[in-house]
Amino acid sequence: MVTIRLTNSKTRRKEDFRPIDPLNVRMYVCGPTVYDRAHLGNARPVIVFDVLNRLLRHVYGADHVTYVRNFTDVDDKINAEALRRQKAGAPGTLEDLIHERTEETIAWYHADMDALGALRPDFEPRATDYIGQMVAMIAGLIASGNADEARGHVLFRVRSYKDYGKLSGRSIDDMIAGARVEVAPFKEDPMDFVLWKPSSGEEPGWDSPWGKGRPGWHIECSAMAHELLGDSFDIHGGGLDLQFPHHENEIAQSACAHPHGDFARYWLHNEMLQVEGKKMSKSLGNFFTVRDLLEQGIPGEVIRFVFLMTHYRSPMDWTDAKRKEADITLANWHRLTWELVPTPSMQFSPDTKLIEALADDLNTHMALVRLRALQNDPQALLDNARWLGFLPDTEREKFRIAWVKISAGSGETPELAEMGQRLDNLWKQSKVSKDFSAVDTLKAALIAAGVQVRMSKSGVELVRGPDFDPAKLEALQ
RNA sequence: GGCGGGUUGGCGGAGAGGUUACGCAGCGGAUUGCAAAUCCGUGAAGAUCGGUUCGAUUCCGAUACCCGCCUCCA
Repeated sequence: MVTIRLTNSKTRRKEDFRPIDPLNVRMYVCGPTVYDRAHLGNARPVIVFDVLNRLLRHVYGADHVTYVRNFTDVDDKINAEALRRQKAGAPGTLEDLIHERTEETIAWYHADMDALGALRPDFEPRATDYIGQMVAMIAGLIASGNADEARGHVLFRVRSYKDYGKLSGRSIDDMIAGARVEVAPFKEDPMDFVLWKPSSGEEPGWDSPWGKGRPGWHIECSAMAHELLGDSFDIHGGGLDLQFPHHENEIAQSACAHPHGDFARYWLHNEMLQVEGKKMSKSLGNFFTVRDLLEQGIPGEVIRFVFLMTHYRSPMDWTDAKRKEADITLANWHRLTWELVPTPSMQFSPDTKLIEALADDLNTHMALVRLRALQNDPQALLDNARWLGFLPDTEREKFRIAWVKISAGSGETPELAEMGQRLDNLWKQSKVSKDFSAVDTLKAALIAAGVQVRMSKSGVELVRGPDFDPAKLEALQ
C-alpha cells in the first residue's frame, strides 16, 4: 500500500500518514460562511482537500473514508441580510429569512464547487443543526472549569489549557504583547474567546442555560467534528488564515471537552491566494468570485488546473497568463482524447507515478507533469485526468461541439462549421489556381477571432482557442 | 511591535548535497503553398553576504525584499 506523506502543521514536519482506523479514515475541513458567493480564495481549500479526498479514497477505498466539510450559517452578515429583507417587507420570521438566505447561498456554493470538479464531501453539516451539541459541549466546559459565564457570555479561559498556542507557535504572552485588539470589558483574560453570546431581539437566538443567544464561531466546528467523527480523527484541514485563532481555539475546546481523545492528529493548512501578485481584496478592486470567472467563460477545470499548478503550501498567484497556459494544455488534452471512451472506474486504476506524486504531500504540480507525460497514451491521459477531476463529461461535450474537423464532418457550432467549410472550399480552389491570398485573408481573420486554424492533409480543423471571441467571428459572416 | 512562510532561467514552477526537472515563450531543423499542430534538437537559473563540506541552488546563520496571521476573511 502506498504511504501518504503529509506536512503536519502540528509538528511542522512531513510525516507518514497512519490512520487511526484504515477502515474509516476521517477528515474534517472548515467550510464557508454562507453569506454570499464564494470568492476565488474560497476555492483553494476546496480543491486542495478534494485532491486529498480522492487520494485517500484510492488508497483506503472509497467506502473507508469520511470527509466532512461544514457550512457556517450563524453569522452577523447573514443576520444583517435577513434583517434587511424583513424590513423590506419579506414575509416570515427572521429565522425563516436566515434559512432562506443560507439555502440560496449553499446552492450557489454547490454549483460553483461542482464546476471546479470537486466531489461533494460525505457530510456537509450546517451549524444551526448542531446547536444542541454545542450547548452540551459548552456546559461541559463550564463544569470542568475551562469556561465561565459572565453577563450572558460564556468565555473559554485560555489559561486553563496548557498547550494553548502550540499549533500556531505562539505564547499567550506574546499574543497579548502584540495584540491590537480592544479587550471586551467582560473578559477575564484578553485572549479568552466567546463560546456563547447573547442575542438581541433582532438577532436569531436559541435557548440555552445562559439565556437566548448564539454560539461563537469556534465551538461550531468542534461540536460538528465531534458529533460526526468522534473524539479522535485523522485530518483537520483549512486555510492558513484559520490556523490562529480558529484552529487553536478548536483544539483548546475539544481537548478540554474530550480529554481522552486527540481531536485531530494531522493538521493541514493551505497557503493563501493572491491575484496578479497582490492580496485579493475589495479595496484593491481585484476581488472576484468563482462565479465571475465561470461567467467570463473560463471553464471550471481551467481554474482547477491553475490551482493545482502550485503546491498547496505555497502562496498561489492567480494570473491571466496562467489561466491561458492551463487553457491551452486542457484544450490539447481534449483534442487528444475527445474520441475515446473513458474506462469505467471499476476497471481503472490510476497511474502509479501519479499516485506517488500526490502521496508525497500532495505534489499536484508533479502530478500535472505526470499527466503531460501521458500525452503519448491518450487513453491513459483521459482516464487519469478524469480521475483527478479534469476532462469531465460537460467539458468534453463543449469541446466536441466547438471543434470543427471538416474531413470528419463533425462540429456542431454552426458558425464555426460554416467557416471551416468556407475555408476548406477556398483552399481547394487555391490549390488549383495557386493563388492563396483569399485563404490567407480568411485564416488571418479567424485567428484574430481567437480560433485556432489547422490545415493538414486530413483537412481543415478549427478549434476555439483561449482568446476566442464570438463577436469577431460573427462579424465575418 | 510579536509570530510564521517565501525569494529558482524571459515567464510559471518542482525535485534532489555532486547526475536533464517540466511547461510556456525563444532559437535551429523536419513538415507546410504560408502557417498551425506534431516530431527532433538547443541556449538560459537558483535574492545578497558569510559558514559547514572534497563539493551547495539544495544544510546553517545574517541582511534585503515580498507575503500572511495577530481584527469570527479559505
